[in-house]
Parts: sequence; C-alpha cells; structure tokens
Amino acid sequence: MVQSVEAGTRTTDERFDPREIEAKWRQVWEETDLYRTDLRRDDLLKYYNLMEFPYPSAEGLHVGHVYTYSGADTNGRYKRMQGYNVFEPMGFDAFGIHSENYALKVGINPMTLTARTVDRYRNEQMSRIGAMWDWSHEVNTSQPDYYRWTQWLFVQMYKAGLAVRKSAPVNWCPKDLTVLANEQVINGRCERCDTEVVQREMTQWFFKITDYADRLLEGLEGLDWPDVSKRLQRNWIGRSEGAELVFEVEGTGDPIRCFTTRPDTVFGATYVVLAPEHSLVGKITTPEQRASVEQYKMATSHEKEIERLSLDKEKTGAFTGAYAINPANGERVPIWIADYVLMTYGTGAIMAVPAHDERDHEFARKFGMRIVEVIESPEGVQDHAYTGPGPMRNSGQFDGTPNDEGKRVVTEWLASQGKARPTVTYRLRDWLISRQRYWGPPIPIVYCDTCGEAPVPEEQLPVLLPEVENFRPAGTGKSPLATVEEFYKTECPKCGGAATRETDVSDTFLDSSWYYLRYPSTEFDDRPFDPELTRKWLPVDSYMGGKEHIVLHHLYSRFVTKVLHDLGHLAFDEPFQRLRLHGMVTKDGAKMSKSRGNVKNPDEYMEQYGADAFRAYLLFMGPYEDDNEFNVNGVQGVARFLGRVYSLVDTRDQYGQGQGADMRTLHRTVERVTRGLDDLRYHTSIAALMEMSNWIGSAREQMTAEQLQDALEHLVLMLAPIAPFTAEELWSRLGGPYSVHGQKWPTFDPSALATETVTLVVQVNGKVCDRLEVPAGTSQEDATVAAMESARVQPYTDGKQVRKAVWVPDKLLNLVVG
RNA sequence: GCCGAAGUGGUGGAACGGCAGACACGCUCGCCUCAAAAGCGAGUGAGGGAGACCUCGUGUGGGUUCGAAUCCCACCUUCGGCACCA
Repeated sequence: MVQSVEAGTRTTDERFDPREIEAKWRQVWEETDLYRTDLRRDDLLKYYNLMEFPYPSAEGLHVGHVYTYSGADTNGRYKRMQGYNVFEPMGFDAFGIHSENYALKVGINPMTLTARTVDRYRNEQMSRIGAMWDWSHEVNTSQPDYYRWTQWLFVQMYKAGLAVRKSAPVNWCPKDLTVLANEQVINGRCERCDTEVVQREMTQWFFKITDYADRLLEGLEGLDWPDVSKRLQRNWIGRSEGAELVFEVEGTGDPIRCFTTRPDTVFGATYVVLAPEHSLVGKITTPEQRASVEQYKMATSHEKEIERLSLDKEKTGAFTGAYAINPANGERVPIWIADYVLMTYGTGAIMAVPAHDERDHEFARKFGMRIVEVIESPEGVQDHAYTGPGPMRNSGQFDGTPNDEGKRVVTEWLASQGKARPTVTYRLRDWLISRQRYWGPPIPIVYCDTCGEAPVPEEQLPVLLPEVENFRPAGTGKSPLATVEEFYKTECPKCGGAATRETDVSDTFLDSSWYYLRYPSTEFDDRPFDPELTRKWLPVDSYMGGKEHIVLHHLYSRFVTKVLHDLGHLAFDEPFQRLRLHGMVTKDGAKMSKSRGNVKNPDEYMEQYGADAFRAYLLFMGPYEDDNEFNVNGVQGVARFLGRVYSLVDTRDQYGQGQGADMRTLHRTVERVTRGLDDLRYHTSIAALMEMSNWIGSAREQMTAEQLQDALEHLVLMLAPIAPFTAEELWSRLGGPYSVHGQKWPTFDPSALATETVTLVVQVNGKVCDRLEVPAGTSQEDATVAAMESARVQPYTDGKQVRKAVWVPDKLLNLVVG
C-alpha cells in the first residue's frame, strides 16, 4: 500500500501514505492543543481515563503496551465524543529495579540513563500510537518533584503509626540483592528476575497493611471491578475466623497460644506442634531432646524455601520432650516441632487433631500419635481424617452438639476460664517497604543515638538521592547509599546532634501506589495533590490494567487511598471506581518475553502498516479482556480495510446518483459499534464497521448523494476512537469541521430500524423449514396461514395436527405438530 | 487438594433461549498484468447428491424447554489463582 504510489492506473484509495498523514495530524493536534484537558471547566461531566504507566527498561515499548494503550485510549476518545471532559494522562514509573537493572547492564548511572530512556519512550515510541495523552500533566516518579511527595506519604504513614521498623523473616532475592514484599514473590521466585528467593531474618520498614485487611475486604463490595480481581484479592487477604486456645506447658506454665478454625475438635487434640523458629522451643526442650531438636531446626532453616514449596513432602518433626495440658480435658499431650507449622501464620503453634485434619493425621501416623475421633465420622478416622460436619463425641458435656455450633460454644466455654478467645487471622502480611538498592526514593528517616528514630521534617523533603559513582547493589544487606558518607551523615531533626540517615530506598510499588493522585496536580510544587482538583477529578472513572497487578499495585493503591482518607486528605477511600483487566498479547500461545524470544517490536508494524492499522488490528484480535494471539497477517487485513474506507471516501463523487437506498444498516451499525465500545468488545465494533463499509460499497449505486455522504460521515465518526489519524484525515476530506475527535458520537434511531418487512423464521417442531418475508407487525394468525401455504412447510405438516404454536412477533413461528 | 474461567470450521473469533460459524486470516478459482505484487470478484464446517436440496455438526453424557453453543447436573481437557494457612 505504501509503495504503490506509482502510476495513474491506481485508484485513489491506494494513494495514501499513513506515515505522512500521521505526521501531519500529530503536528496539527499538537499545535491546536487538542488533547490538553481544561481540568477546571465545569460545563461537562469529568471522565478520568487512567491506564498503567510504563517503566522505562531495556526492551523499549512492546506490543503489550500498545495493546493496553490502544484499548484504553479508544475508550477515552469514545467518552470524549459522548460529551465528557476526558482527562487521559501518562507518565513514567521510572524508579525501581526495572530501570536500575537496565542501567547496571549498560553501565550508565540510572539518573542519566533513565532520563534518556524516558525521552525515547515518549518521543519516539509512544507519540506514534496516536493516544490522546495530555502530556502537560506528565509524571515521572524518579524526579524530586514527585518523590518528594512519595517521601511525604511515608512520613504520613510513620506519623500514623502505620510505618514501623521491625525484625521479621523476609524474602531476599539473591540476584537483585534486595528484600521483596510477599506480593512480589511468585511461587517462591522473584517477581522481577524469576530467581528463587531465600528467607532471612532482617530488621526492615513495613507498612501495616494488615491493619486494613478487613477494610480492604469490605471495600471490594461496591466496586465495579471484574469478579476475578475481587476474588484474587479476597484470596490473598485470606481472612480466617477461629479462636486462639491456650495450652499450658506442663511444669513451667508457659502459655502456648494455638490458632485454630476448629475449636470444636479441641477434645481430639492429642499433641501440640510449634514452628521450629517458635520462641518457646529453646526454653521447653528437655536436655535429652536438645540435640535432636537443634539438629532439626538446623535442617529446616536451610532447605526450607525449596523444600516447603514441594507438594507432597513427607512430614518431619522432632519431639521437644515437653508436654502441654489440653485445656478442654486436662490431658497431657506431647509438644513437637515441625516445619509444617509456619511461624509466619497464626501464632506459629497449633493444636494437632489427627482425627479431623489431614496434615495432622499424616504426621500422627508417621510418629505414632493417638488419633481420637471427636466428630462422628461415617468411615472412622484411623485410615483418613474426617473433615466433614457431624455431632461431637468424646467431648464431655458437648457430646451430641452439632460441630458447627460446637465451634462457638466450646470457644465460649474455654474463654470463660481465660483459656480462649475468638480470633481472626489473615494470610496477608505487612507490606515490606525497604529495598537495599540505589534507584528509589530514600526512606526519609534519621537515626540519632540520643533521640532514636525520627522522620525527616516535611519542610526538609525531599531527601535527595545523591548521584553516585557506584550504584551497584552491594549484597551486604545494605543499600549502596550506606557507603556514601555525604549522604548518610546528617543532623538529628530533634536535638541537632550527629545522626545518620536510613540508607534503604522504598519499594517501587510505593511510587505507583499514589501516582493517579498526582496527575491532576502536577502544576503544584507545594502540595502532593490539590484538594480542589482532587475533589473534582477523583476517584478515577476508568482504570485499565493488567491481571498481574491485582495483588500488587491495585491492592497497594487501595490501601494507600484508605490511609489518606482516614488521615483526612481524601474524601473518598477507593481510588478506582471501575477497573478493567486487559488481556495479554501472546505469540505461539505463550506470553511474549525476551527469554522466549517471541517479543514483537511494535515500531516495525507501525512503520509498515501505520499506527492506525496496528492499533485497530490489536483491538480486532479478540475480546479486549482476553489473552489474544498476535498474527502478522491480521495487521494486513485491517490495513486493507482502512484502505477500502479511503477508497469509499475518495470515489464518492462517482456515486450517489441513485433513487435512494435502505439505510437501516447505518443505524444498526451505530447500535453495534456503540455496544462493542461500551463492553470493551472492540473486535465486534470493528467487525460492524467492516460490514458497514462493505455495505456502502455495494449500496452506493442506489444511494442519493446525501445518503452516501451521511453514511460515510457516520463510518468515519465511528472509526475515530479506533483509528484516530485515518478518521481525522477522512473527516477533513469529507469536509467536516476540525476536529473529528471533538464531534458528537452518533446516536441511533430505533424507529429507523423498524422496517416494513421482516424475515420470519418458520420452524416445525423446532426445526427451521422456511423463511418468510412478511410485513412487520404481522399477526400470528396471518403468519400461520402464510406458513401453512408454504411449499417448504407443507411436507412437515401434511396430514398432521398443529397442536401448539410458539410465536415471537416479527421473528419466529414454531409449529408443534404430531 | 481448594477457588475460578474457558472448550464453536484449517486459524482468530461472532451469535446475552429463536436462521450456528457474522467479520477477518488462510486457502482455491477467476479478472487485471508481458509477468508478478497490489487490487477486485466468486467459493470455502463435514458428509451425500448431477441438481433445487438432504443428513450430521458448538469437548463428552444426561436434563430443562416447542426450541439449547447459550440455562441446570455430572464428567473430560486446557488455562489462571491459592496451597502444609491450622
């Protein structure tokens, strides 16, 4: 198409060069500030159209980005044509391991490199897509004018008691040489580099997201989010209701608190298991058992991560020699340690009920523990644990009580003796914020020998990240900043004495947890987000994101928003009213990734076929929210379609001398395209537009000039959100006023769809026999007469009685004979 | 193991209880051309028939219904999430 500019034998439709047209309109759009949103205008409803911002990395923008942005931008353009004041900002998630690893790879300081990469992304790649981004509100998380407020956010968290420094077992990535949050460990591997993480006990900064666990659960109710994202978040938070029961250690009287969801089975607790790291282990282990307990602890602490992940590992454990007292029946039960009890969940100790818990059963069988049936079990409990419901037995005064009720009454009974309390436990862990890396906002905390830790006063923010020679992560458990004396030596904000700064930086996910609050307020350097603009523009109306962020970015953003709400900074407590998850672009059935070598570079395709053809093709692949397989040939198909639309516009003078055509297709297309855009089923919108263009091609002989012009205008208007350059060009060729993107979205007239005749399907016993053209509104009686006269119907009804007829007006007549 | 989603031509997919396969890709044939590319036109679920047409057909088996790709139950397969979470 591009190279066919040669001779006069060509029809005009082939004589266009997408590159030329795109360059032309890009310039006009820029000169006329077409996509600059007046955030203060009041005459239109606002629409905050948010999409995930990219992190600048080595690979550059890939097809997946263009896919995301094409769909989200199409939505924004559609909303704009529907009359909303649409704000569609874009920025860069420029801090963090992704950008830093790229810098390490090429050996250039990320301060220099990231600025360069961002420019390349914006000017060479993103600008080509034709999205209506308002670059006057660009955000770059690595710039001091942004991360100053990321640090401010940390300080607010600190002051609210939600940022705490504590020692805990944490995930350490041996390749990236930093700790990671739980959410950033996928199947025991680093979310970024896929390296197996190891557990380390370290003192780190945490955000107490667990304090918000219930709020985060409840808040999901009212959100217009896909079910899958709500389910995954619920799953991740992992709320579990039960009770803590106290087993006292025989002799010492130390209380062992055991979390259980089955207090109804406490009479069957025949032993107690502590996590190997449990603090009581050292104290209660008897001299005879010390050697084997120590050995077991050693063994589990080493191979833990790899081993614990393996599915059907045999149960292991060691006896401490100590005994505890079952609070329900006073029985003396042995205390063991085993790695199937996790220190990081519940209390790190369990009461084991082998009769009614599969794990305990397996352990009991291996180590010869007693198995006592306390819930009536249809097949006994010696071979398998019974985990179903039933009446209680062997449980003293509770015998016969349904176990469901037993959970409550047993807890109440033990609680009255001070030996139990109802408890809720979560799978969710606190958010580990510290990173032992260079490329992030320094955590704004100062340590003073006299005054202890203190946040950097807000007026002193930002704590600037110094430009340093050696930014390579050290692997010592400390950030490279720990070697930069000019940085960490400081004064205590309280006493003015010598003090040192925290040298860790914060998690990249903290940067992105609030960026949507910044976009409208980028003009202000004295506040993170302006109260008035924030009230006007937030929460976000539509957020387009990836599934991979459901328990990362989306969860963190909700948490941060709720905290800022509680601290009085925000009126709302959910950031994203409507969330939609775009699918992945796959190649050969697999996610595109560098390691698979199936990454497609979008630039080539945009160069060859034009940005519009590429955009439209990506949307044409399949449902936007599904994963879709990329196929080069498809781009050509869509490019051909756009070429045909050019041809229809450019040859319109040769047609339009007809007597008038049936224009119903036009109205039906408006309906179909609109529905496709509303439901993010862009592929059906594009299919409808293709059908419409095919229809214009065959019906234009019959059309009047006005009809043809009207049809072409509608086609171009509806093409505008999907193929913005092409539509702008064709709109101007059709003589429409600049810009097509400021026009009103066409509405369809249902009455125009009403027709004089309809095709009535005639079925006999549910099988299609004939189709009749009948006047609209034909009565069942008339239709039946017509059907019975049909030569196609008669063979089926001949000599038979019509016992029943199903009538769907103007659509279907089903005669039941027999 | 638990939770969830999805199975439709050679391919991507359409059809929100009423004509299965729209729209494309691919392929075949034709037009145009010295030739090719591009473009345009016709055809294209499977089987049968010379033919207007007939039969079968939406993972498998049941069910609801006048009528099921669509709703319900069971199973199979694939994918995703969680997983020794007490």
